[in-house]
Amino acid sequence: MPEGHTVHRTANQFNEQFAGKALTIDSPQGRFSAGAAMANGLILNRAFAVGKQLFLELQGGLFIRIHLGIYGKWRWYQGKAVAKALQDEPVGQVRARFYTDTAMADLRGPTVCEVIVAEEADRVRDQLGPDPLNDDPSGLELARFIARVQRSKQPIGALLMDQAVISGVGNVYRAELLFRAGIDPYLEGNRLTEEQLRSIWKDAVALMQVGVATGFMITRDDLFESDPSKSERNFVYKREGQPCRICGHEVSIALMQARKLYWCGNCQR
DNA sequence: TACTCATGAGCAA
DNA sequence: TGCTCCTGAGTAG
Repeated sequence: MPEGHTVHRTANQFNEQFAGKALTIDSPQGRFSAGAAMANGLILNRAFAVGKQLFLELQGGLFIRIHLGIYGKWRWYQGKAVAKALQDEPVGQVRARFYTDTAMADLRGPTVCEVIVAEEADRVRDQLGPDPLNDDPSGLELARFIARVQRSKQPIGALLMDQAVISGVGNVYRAELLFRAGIDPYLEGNRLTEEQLRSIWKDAVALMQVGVATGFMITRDDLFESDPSKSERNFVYKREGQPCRICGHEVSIALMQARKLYWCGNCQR
């Protein structure tokens, strides 16, 4: 489920399993062979996420940038399973494989997996909007988000999907954040108040932290502590034609920038 | 078994 | 706006 919370979980996992260790890196599928050859054997200084992008910072100023896109997935192996997996045929098209004696991560189907230098990593980060999952003690990131939305005439439903406005939010959180805020997804950015935007940001932080903790995009407060089935987790996402969980009004669906948008026309005016 | 759809995003027209 | 990249889960028949 590659929205931002998944990527932060992966960064945490890389830090736990691999930080400070030399990584063996290869590309069973072959499409990352050149990158793997450059990075193989280097020590992982740290892993971090910005929005939906994962950065592996290696010794010597090299970075591996990974973006899962819509299909990308990780598969992890621990302990004895590592040696066994190395003997077996890789499962699926494994673009990149990262491992030590004790842990292994297989990457399949990413949109991006490349080795870059520090300047390129900085350039990519500069293009990304603030990430609700990264610390913001000064409030500067929140201010960036508010300013960026309020100077736009684009609908808020489109702005929340724009990674230069807010990074890490995808189609599920977009729909759910707007529902929880009671905001019409077609309302233009410059018509939202600072208070509304603060509230959306604060809610994004909370919901995405739940996502990091649980691995699931649970957006119904009463279910945060439980383990709801996929169809129960959200208010409006993928619930078109069904009654709104709050008011009973039929949940609507429309395409916004080629992505399916779900909302309740009664609760979100 | 075959087909559709998906949590994303870059690019050409 | 539509096409493309690419993988796999879910569903129809």
